[in-house]
Amino acid sequence: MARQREFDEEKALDAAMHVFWEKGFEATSLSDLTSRMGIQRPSIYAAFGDKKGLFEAALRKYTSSHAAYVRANLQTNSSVKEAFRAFFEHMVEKEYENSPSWGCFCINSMVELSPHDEKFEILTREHQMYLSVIFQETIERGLRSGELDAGINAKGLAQTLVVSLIGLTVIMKSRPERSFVDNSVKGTLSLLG
Amino acid sequence: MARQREFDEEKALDAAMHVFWEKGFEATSLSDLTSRMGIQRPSIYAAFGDKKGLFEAALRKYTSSHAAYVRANLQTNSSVKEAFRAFFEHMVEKEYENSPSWGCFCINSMVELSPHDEKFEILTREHQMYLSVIFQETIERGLRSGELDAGINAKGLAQTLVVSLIGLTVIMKSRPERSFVDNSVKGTLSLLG
DNA sequence: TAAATAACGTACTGATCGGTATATAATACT
DNA sequence: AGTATTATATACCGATCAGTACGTTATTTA
Repeated sequence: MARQREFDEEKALDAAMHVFWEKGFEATSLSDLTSRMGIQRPSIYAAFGDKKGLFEAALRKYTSSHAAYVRANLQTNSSVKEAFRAFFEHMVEKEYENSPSWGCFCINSMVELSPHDEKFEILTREHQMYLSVIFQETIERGLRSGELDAGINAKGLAQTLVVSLIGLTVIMKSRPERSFVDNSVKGTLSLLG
Repeated sequence: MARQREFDEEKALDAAMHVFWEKGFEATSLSDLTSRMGIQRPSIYAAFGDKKGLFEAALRKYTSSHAAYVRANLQTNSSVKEAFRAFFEHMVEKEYENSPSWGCFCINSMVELSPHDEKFEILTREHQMYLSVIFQETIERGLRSGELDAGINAKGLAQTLVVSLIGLTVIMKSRPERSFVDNSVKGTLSLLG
């Protein structure tokens, strides 16, 4: 019918995701977005609606790819304890090699927007719930194989691990001594027995 | 020499603290501040400097009173396990009776500002370090009394508990089912033996 | 090839941002 | 009482905000 899009919508959304991830919703301006996305203002509105719509699309892109990453990562190791250990330590390693640490886009959004916007309260909560299900299934795998003690409450432990994961991600934004985080990971993992 | 202040500086700072606590730094406007503090714009600049200076003063007020609260709260109970249990459960109870949950001003600031401003990276980190020292001293009290197993690493456990506290505070902003938080508190407290 | 359609870049909108100049009112010291 | 000094309130500053009107360019269909 008419002229076709010149920009790659996925690439533009990916760029927007990183801007919002780094700066948060309020601190990100439309000018930040246009320069990083490489497109003009009206193109954003045509493709994604308003600023909050673009933010939501970016956050959804983040949560779905993050959940897929976590699930895949925990499945690479046959030992459940080893899988969690590798997962947490890799996460810590990654954050410390970046300076500064941008943390987790979903957690950042939960802190900034959840108390003010029910849509993001739900969106961010559901991602954490999904992560806890992934953790729970991993723990249940360890229970079936006999690696984990049969007395373990899979659901409760999974929820405890998710809370620790959030705490770790958040505190690393203030760049504490590495030993602080390492000790905390060690303590958390000791819950697996 | 001259005219005296008409407003109570401490009350005004307290009001500013609550606005920043609820909305964060970026989302809070000078108009929000003047209306809640009950004073005019030039009075803010005369008493606290610019917006960031006021924010810093508010955050310092928060962290010092929060640290004092935590320290006092953990000392009220002779049993260390019971003290931590009461502390975490009271914290959860408080957050759930408020709607929405504004979380912890220091954690909110760590998430929003730490990666962008070294002053707040340091300020928020040091508060978490201070909390972990309070926790550690409490655990050491339990070790001395024999209530806690001598094999416990006080420092490491304190750091783990601080991370869980942060995670709990953050996730409650998304209002998960109460059982999620309760299970997580239970799992965390099990580290005390 | 002509008409229809949609994306593009430019330039603009009113509103609000953080911050301040200025004038007035009130207090303290001489 | 008179003067210096400081807090107050009003009204303003240029800059930037999110969002859009509009004229141009490109592409598809007829």
